[in-house]
Amino acid sequence: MSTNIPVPAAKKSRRSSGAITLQDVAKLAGVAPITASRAINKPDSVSVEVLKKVQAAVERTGYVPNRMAGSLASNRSRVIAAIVPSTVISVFMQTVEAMNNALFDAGYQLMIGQSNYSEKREEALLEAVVGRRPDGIFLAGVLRPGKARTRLVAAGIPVVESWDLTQTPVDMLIGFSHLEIGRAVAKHMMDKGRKRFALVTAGDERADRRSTAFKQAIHAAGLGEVFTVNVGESRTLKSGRDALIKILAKAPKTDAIFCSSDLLAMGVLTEALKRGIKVPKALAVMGFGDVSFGADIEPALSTVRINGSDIGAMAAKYLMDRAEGKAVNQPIVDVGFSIVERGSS
Amino acid sequence: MSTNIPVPAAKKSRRSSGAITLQDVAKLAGVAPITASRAINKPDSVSVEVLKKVQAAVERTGYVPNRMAGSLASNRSRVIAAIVPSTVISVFMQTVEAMNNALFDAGYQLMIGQSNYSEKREEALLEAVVGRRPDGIFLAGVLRPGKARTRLVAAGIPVVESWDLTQTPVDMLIGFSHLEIGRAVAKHMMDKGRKRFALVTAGDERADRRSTAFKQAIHAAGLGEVFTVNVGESRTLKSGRDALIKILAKAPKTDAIFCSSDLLAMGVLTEALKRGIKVPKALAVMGFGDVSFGADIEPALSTVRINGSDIGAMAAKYLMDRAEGKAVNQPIVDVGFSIVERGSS
DNA sequence: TTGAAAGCGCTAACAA
DNA sequence: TTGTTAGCGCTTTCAA
Repeated sequence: MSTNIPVPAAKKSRRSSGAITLQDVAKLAGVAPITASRAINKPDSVSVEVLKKVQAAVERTGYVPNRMAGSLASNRSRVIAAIVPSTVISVFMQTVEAMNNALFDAGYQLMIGQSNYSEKREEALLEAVVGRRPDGIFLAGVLRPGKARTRLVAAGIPVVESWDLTQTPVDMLIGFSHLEIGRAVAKHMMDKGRKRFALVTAGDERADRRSTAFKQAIHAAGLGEVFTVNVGESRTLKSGRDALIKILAKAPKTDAIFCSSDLLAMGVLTEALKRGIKVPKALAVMGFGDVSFGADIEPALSTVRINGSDIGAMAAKYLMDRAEGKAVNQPIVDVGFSIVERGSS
Repeated sequence: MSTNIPVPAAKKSRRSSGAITLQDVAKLAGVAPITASRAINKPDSVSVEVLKKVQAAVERTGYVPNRMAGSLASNRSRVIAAIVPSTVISVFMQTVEAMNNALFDAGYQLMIGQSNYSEKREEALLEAVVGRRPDGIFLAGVLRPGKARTRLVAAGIPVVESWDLTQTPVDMLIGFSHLEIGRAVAKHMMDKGRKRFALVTAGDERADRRSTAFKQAIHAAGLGEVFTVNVGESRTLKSGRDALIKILAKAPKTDAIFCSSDLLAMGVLTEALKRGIKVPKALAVMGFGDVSFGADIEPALSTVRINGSDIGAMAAKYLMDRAEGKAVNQPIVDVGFSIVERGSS
C-alpha cells in the first residue's frame, strides 16, 4: 500500500526537526503553503473547496502548527509571562489561575517564573523572560528602579505591575494601597476597643509598609508601642505559633495581633487555641490575603481580602489588548481591598 | 556627538520587530553574526579579543537574544511545559516549584497549563502546548489512551507522567501506587484498633482508586461497610466539615475517616473540634498530600506523604537530559509514599 | 481568492 | 578561530 503521508521519522534535511510542516500539508492539499496557512488561521478568507482539502490534509497528517516559527514571522508570540514570588500556597496563585484561564480561552499560553522573594533572581528571571519575546509580562509587585526596569521599558513589551501602587509604573498597574490597609486594620481593631497591639510580619517590603502604617495609626491614637515579631522568610504556620509564644512572653497584655499573611494568622490562632486563650475575647487576630479556607476554620479568620482573581482577569485582558494593538483605557487601577470581619476579631 | 548604537525605535524594515539583533551587535563589534553568537553562547570557542569586543557591543546596545529565533534554528526551545489539574493550594504545586527552580538554574523556562480536572481541557491544553515545541512535557497524572496520547507519542517530545503508576507510560514515569496507599492507610487504622470507617473523597480517578483499595482492605478484614461521602469537585475545607456532619448523621459510630486530601481532613478536624469530638480518641482522621502546615495544626494532621519536590526535581532532570540527547537510566520510578502518623490518628 | 517572494533572527554545517 | 551559506517553519508583502 502506498501513501503520500510524509513520514516524520525520516528527517527531510539535516536541520529539519522531522515533524510535519505546513509545507507538507500544502503539498498534500495541492495548494501553496500560504493558502494552507490561511485555511488554518483565517478559514473565512479561503474557498470552501480549499478549506476542505486543507482540513483533510491536516487531519490525515496530524499536523500541529509550529507556533515558534509563526511567532518569529509575525512578531507575536501569544505567550504571556508571569513572575511571582512563590508558587506554593501563595496569595498570588489565585491571580495566576485567573490569568491562565483567561489566556487559554484566547489561545495564549502562560510562562511562569518564581523569584523566591529575591530581587536578584527577579532580575535574572526578567532577563530570561524578555529573551522569549512574550507579548506581555505580569509582575506580582512593582519593579524597583534598576537595570531590569530600564531594560523592560526599553524592550517595549506590555507590562502589568500589580499588588501595589506607585506613581511611576513601568506601564500598566493593577494594585491597591498597603498603607491604607495598615491604617484600616488599625482602625478596625481600635474600633473594637483593642488597646495593646502586636504585629507578626514576614520580611518583605509590602508587608513592611502595611506594618509601618499600622504602627503609625496606633501611635497617632496614642496607644503606645506595637510589639513586632519579624519572621523573615519563614512564612509558615509554625512561625505564627512561635510568634505568639514570643508575644506572650514579651508583651503579655497584647489583645490584638495583625499578621502579614493568613497562614501566620492561623498559626497564632492555633497556638492560642492550644493555650486556652479565648479568641476573639482575649485576643483579636487578623490575617492578610483571604486564603480560601479562612472562612471555614474555627474561629473563622478575619482578614484583608484582595480580589486576586479580578487582578488576574484584568491583567490578562489588558495584556492581550495591548498585544493586539488596542489601547487600554484605564492603565492604572486601584482594585482596593476589604476588611473581612469574622470570628477572630 | 555621533554614535553607532542602532536605534530600536526606528524599525529597519517593515517586518522587523525593531529590537536590537545579533546582526547589530556583530556589526558594532566588527565580526560576523555567527562569531557574535559564539561569543555569547560559547565564550570559550572564541578569542579573548573577540569576546571583549562582543561583550562591549552587547553592553552598549542592551542586546537581549531572541530565543525564539534561536529555538527555531536549533530545534531546541529550552522550554518545558507542565500540565496540572489546579494551581491553587494544590498538592502539585510543590512539584511545580521544584521543577521551576531546577529548570531556571539550567536556563530553561516553564510553561504552565491547568486542566481544572477536566480531561477535555487537558487534551486541548496538550494540543496547544505541543504547538509551542517544548523540549519536554510534564504531566501531573497519567494520560488515558486517546487522541491526545496518540498525538503526544507521535510528536516524539520527551514526556514525564507522574503521581501515578501504569504499565504503559507514554515515555517516562515518576509515580507511586494509589492502590497501595489505600491499603496502607486501612492497615494503619486497623492496627490502631479502629472498627468503623468512613471515606471523604473528591471525585477524581486517583482518589477513587485510593478509596476503593481502602474499602477492599477493610472488607477483607471483615470490618463491614465503609460509609463514603463524595464531595465531587468541591475540594474545600468546608466540604470536609459538611462531610463530617453527614457521617455523624448517617454513620454515627464511625471512628476513623480517610480523606482524599489534607484540606478535606482539616475540615473534618475543624468540625470535630467544634462539636467536641475528641481526636484522635473518639475519631481518627487521615489526609493525603502532606500540606506544609499539616504538622503544625492542632491536633497535627496524620497523612500520606508524597515527596512532591523530589518528583519535580527528578522530572526536570529527566526532561532536560532527554532534551540534551542523553539517555535516562531509569525511566520508570516508583517514589513511594509514607504514612505520617501524627496527632490526628 | 490564490500565490511568489522575501524575510523574522538565529544557528547548523561546512569551509577557510 | 572565524566566516559563508543556507536554512528552521512560518507569515508579511505585494502581485495576479
